[in-house]
Amino acid sequence: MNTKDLDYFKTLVEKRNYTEVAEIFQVSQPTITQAIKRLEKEFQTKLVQVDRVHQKTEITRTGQLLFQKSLAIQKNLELAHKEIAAADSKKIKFGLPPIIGSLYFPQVVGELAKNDLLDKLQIFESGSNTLFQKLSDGDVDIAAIGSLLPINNPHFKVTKLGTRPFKIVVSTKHPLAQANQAIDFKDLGNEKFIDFAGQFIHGRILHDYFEHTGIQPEIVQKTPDISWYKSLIRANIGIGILVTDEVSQNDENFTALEIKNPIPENFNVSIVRRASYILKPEEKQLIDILKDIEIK
Amino acid sequence: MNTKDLDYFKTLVEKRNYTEVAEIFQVSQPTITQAIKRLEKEFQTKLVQVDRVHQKTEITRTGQLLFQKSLAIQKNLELAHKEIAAADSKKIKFGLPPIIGSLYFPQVVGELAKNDLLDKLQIFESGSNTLFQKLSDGDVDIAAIGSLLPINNPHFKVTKLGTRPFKIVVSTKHPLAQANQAIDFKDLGNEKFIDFAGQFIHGRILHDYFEHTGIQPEIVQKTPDISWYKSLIRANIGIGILVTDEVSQNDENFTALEIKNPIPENFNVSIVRRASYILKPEEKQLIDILKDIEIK
DNA sequence: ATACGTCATTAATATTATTTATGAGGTTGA
DNA sequence: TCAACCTCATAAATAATATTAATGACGTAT
Repeated sequence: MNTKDLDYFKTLVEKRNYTEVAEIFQVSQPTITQAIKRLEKEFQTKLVQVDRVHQKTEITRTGQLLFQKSLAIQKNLELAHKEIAAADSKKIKFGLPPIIGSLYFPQVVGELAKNDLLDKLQIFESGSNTLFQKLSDGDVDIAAIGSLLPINNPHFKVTKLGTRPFKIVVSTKHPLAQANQAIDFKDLGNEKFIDFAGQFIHGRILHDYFEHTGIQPEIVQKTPDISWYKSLIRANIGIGILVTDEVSQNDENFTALEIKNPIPENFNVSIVRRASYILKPEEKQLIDILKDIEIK
Repeated sequence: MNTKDLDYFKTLVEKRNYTEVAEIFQVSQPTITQAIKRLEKEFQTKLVQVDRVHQKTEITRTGQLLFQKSLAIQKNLELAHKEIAAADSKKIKFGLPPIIGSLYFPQVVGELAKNDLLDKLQIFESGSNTLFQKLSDGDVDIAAIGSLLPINNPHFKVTKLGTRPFKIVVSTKHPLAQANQAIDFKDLGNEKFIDFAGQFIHGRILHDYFEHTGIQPEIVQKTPDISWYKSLIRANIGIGILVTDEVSQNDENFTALEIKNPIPENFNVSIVRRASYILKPEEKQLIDILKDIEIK
């Protein structure tokens, strides 16, 4: 079967006009008619139903089924072309969410530079959802992903880097900092909280905690930026949650408190790639280095 | 591009021998040589490297990339054939895990029979993992799935039916049945538990509870069958967890107790189908009926 | 009625895939 | 070392397939 026939068919489904499709592909109109006939013979079914009376071209259910498959096949061919075209390049198309970039990357920059990988990295900064899209489309080949749940999708290969618990963070001036012991989240109903704006995983987690403990504390501020968030906590405007590493050890204005009875949602950091992708040597090296960061 | 070339290539990658591939497809050997050359020209890359000295045929990295895509394309074509071949049949290939079958189906059988759907159902009983595989392969077209987490995979369309909490179940003879009030899981450290054998979601949940409360109670029995499980509880051999509906209202030997501070993992029941599948009218009707069951 | 738009049909032609025949490169074993 | 053998490549001939040109059928619009 010729994929060109699928191309014709796909465009016919979209345009519903044989003549127009022929013009688009710069071929004669009977070419399209014959291509559809070939497909109908191959699949032993009627794909297209021309209704002259109502002047419309209908796609049968089997036609719609084949259309869906044509899309997938085209996407695969496109991916093959993209991947093969980029095969000689030493560049690594790497997706990196800003949070992970600022959290974990400082730790590895040295090692990456030592292995001559730093200038090969072509970094695409986006949120996790966008990165999954970019992975699917072949716009990035490897991505670091922060997720609440372990990623479980046979179309992706996942290398787990580590899991970090969320902690309550308070200013050192805050009463809770004095006690400095594990905290039951449900005892925080009367505290003032700083919330996260935008697509932050942190925000989801914070609200999951609210929901599962049934408390409804006051939200005094909302910010889309982690460093703002920290500043607000330091200034004791309110309290919040962060992943351990986001609180640097020697920051005297901060106290991070463990949560008693934590919900089973942690911040999972993983390296994700398409299951159908074959790594370049440089990419293997990169993943090996990332795997070796001990996430403390 | 002709998909036959991809077939030849795929088999060549597997067999690493042009002559053998030619024999398999009952064509002459140069046919295979030319097919590979066509692909190499199309993708502007060397796909296969014949090493006469070491007597082996190597597949380049770009060859491996194309191989992966060939697999996916073949799978799509196969799916198209399967779906289209089954298009005229009124049968609904429906996947149903035994637990869900026994839990929710009694409620809808009447409605299904009324709409003449019951005899159209071709039921495949398997666990969720197997069902996902069968969905991918086109062996079933629609499946009911019980999962702890909402299903989030762009290759599937999901219709959520409902979410059920897990409860502690004890025999009426058990002391906890007397109190008959919500229970904190971490207070159950000294109880005897019945565990689940096999792939039951229930088993995972039970152990998640153990882990998140930090208790390590005694496991007195392990069973792969829900009705055995119930019998053991009724006989007061130990206590366990079940989804609400699994405990029939009028069963006097049972008490179901709510869990205080539940973990955010519920038993989610969903109807799942391939994203690329187009429903038959009967299938649409089935889903509409299932959606309307109010899961109490 | 006539002109026009859209698709189907058919035979002729162009393109593409396959085969036949042969050669090149290498191994194996007497 | 040389003949026999295996495997793949090359080239020209042939077979198979896709495309076109020419035309007709069916319906709408004016």
